[in-house]
Amino acid sequence: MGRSPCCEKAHTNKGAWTKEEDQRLIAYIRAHGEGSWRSLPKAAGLLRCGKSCRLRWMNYLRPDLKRGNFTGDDDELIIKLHALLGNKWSLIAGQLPGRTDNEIKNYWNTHIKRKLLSRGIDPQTHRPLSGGAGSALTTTSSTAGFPSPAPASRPTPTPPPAVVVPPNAIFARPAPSEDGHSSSGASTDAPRCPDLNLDLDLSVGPPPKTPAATPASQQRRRTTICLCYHLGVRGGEACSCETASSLAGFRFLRPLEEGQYI
DNA sequence: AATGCATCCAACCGCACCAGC
DNA sequence: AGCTGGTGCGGTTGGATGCAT
Repeated sequence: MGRSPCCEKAHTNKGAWTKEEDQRLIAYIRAHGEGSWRSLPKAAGLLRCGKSCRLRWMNYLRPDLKRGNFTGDDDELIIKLHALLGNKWSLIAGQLPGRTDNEIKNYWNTHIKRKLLSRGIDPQTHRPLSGGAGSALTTTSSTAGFPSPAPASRPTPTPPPAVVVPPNAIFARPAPSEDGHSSSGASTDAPRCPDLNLDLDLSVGPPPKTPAATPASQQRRRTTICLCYHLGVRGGEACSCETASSLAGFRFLRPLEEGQYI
């Protein structure tokens, strides 16, 4: 059907941002807040595409961003979350306050992939590489070959992750930095849980049989999970995830007994 | 010191989803 | 119900930088 381009490419700058552009963008967002990205460049006097402005802000200029210095714990958390979620970088980023999906994606591709390969683990499936039996990863998968949480709308050249995320689950975010900035991950207003000392040694079963589980497209925006229950904090004062139960469909993960299916 | 290669990461691109009309 | 605009996401690219020879 041919959509109109997001901006007039003939009159937009591309490539690296200058300090002046950054300052203009920061000043504008401070004054007017985020949003209206399409009209923002003009209003802010920037010769940039709105998408470009959004990306620059989200990935680089936001005041609540940490940069660099991934710790070993961060690595392990990312690995576990990736085993759980697949390439859902925005969801993974939602569990790492101050990190962006782009940063995590880059870090995954440049560091963690290699790390896993050196352990003899397939970075996409989180299973031992062919023939290798040893695995340092503790993620347990009770079944093999069940559908990926990745959207079906995109061809996924790689095998599915070993863990299925139920749709409609609420992914509670840990508290970001104290400044209260609303980081703009995919699970924007999800309730918060305390810093997660994640034990994602999840037992998993086949995907839920609920009808809502089928359209992968629906998962794209709404796949959110409360991990608090599994961590033993759900329902406690640290977790307010039940408030999310009023939202469309609330599921939370709980440990399954061996052989038990959702 | 110069060159080539490898790695990293910011930014771009295309697609999908959602809301409003 | 269908169309369109706005937004967000994931994959990919290309320039910058670091390292080895």
